[in-house]
Amino acid sequence: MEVKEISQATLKRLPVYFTYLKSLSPQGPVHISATAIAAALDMGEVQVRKDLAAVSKAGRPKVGYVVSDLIRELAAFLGYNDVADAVIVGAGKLGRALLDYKGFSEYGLNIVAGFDIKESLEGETQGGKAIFGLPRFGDLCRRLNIRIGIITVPAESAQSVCDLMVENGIMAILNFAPVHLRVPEGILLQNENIAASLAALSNRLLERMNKEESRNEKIEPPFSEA
Amino acid sequence: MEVKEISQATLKRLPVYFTYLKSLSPQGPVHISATAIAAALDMGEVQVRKDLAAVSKAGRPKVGYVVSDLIRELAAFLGYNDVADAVIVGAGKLGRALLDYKGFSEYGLNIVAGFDIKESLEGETQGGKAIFGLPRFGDLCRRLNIRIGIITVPAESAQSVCDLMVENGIMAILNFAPVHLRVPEGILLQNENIAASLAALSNRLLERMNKEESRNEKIEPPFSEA
DNA sequence: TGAAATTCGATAAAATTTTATCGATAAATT
DNA sequence: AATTTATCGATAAAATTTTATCGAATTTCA
Repeated sequence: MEVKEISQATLKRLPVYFTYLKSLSPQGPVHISATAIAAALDMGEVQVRKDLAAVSKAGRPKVGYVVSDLIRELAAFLGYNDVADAVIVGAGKLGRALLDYKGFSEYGLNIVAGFDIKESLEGETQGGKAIFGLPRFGDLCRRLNIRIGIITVPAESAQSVCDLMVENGIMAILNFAPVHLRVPEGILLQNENIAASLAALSNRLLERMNKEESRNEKIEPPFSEA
Repeated sequence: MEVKEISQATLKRLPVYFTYLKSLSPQGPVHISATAIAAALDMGEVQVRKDLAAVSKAGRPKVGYVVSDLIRELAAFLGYNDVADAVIVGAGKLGRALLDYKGFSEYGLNIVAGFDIKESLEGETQGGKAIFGLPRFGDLCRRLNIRIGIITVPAESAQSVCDLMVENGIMAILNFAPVHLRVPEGILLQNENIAASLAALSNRLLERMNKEESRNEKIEPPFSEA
């Protein structure tokens, strides 16, 4: 076995490098160093180098990496080349926004269709993606061999939608509902709680503001005991 | 200083406990143990206990924690009690979905208004949230003392929107555009790349399928050399 | 051609995070 | 009342992740 374990943390950063490298002008320099990437992305250069070592062998001292090669290697490694199909259950505002989002193709993803329990939503989105009633879910997934499901229903119905997905061969689930879903062993689950992310940000902000306040107090006590 | 350092990792898990505890029926048991929470959330019980220790001192052996107390303590710690205002720039589908999303209030967040460069979008969302033209951004943020900004514009304009936010007193930014934004020191930035998240999931799935495939090959080689 | 400047890749050290262990405590049971 | 059981909180060990260090490679410049 010469398969090196690639860390979860690295895996999360690779798409960042990919996006950054893609944003560089094709007219720009052919090479780029880990040092330069690190500077642009506000990271440590050693970390960048280590991360890139996981996907590329082509770094040359003093020169760096060939940008286009790196992009290619990252895309290959991350599976952005072979297209994977996915479906969305929950055609509310978020669901429809994702259905019509164009950016997925950059990452080798193709949202096939949406489903919703509300019959009034059946039809298609502004962008032309089909929305079906939930009864057709199983049939369509099985026929097209869909393996990836996105849940954008309210918390109350998320677990039953999740179960439905699992029953119909979905192997990986991206869940936007703010609940912890129970899945059988072997099913991949990733949670994406937007409200919680935002709250965490707000939280960090508050903390920082408190810290600075108390620091100011220390420097200039209103009525010190001296 | 008796301020214990609270780890970044713990901070990310606290909202999960909060959401789970809130989902429990008020008619249910008064107490809950770290063991039970861990089982429900598929985590290690020691980790749960350690995380909870950061916000609560009230765990009793053999009994556990008082559910309602825990919820209260978590909410207080995470700042869900005092409401923070936020604005969104980019009133496309995602932006409008977030504007109308009801779930933020659970987390002490209030989305005040949306902004967009496209005049045709001015007016209000289905849910009744106002959408203004970008020129009014600075004025409104300063008058209402907004500190949190959400970016849902395309990658190309994200940096300039980010700059605009910083100029007008925004201290924390949640960025949905797939670009790395440069912010001055002291500004909090959190990136949320939905496409990349999904791709990561798809990636893990592929990897697992490959692994299983190769395992099967090992167990039953098509034409072994034996 | 030789010296200086960059940068890589690898290894080692430091920091962080997760997991295990164990005595103490409180309730339930005998 | 004593014993058993479940659970906490703390401490220690293990694992993971980040950061630092350093020799070797490669280009640039004198």
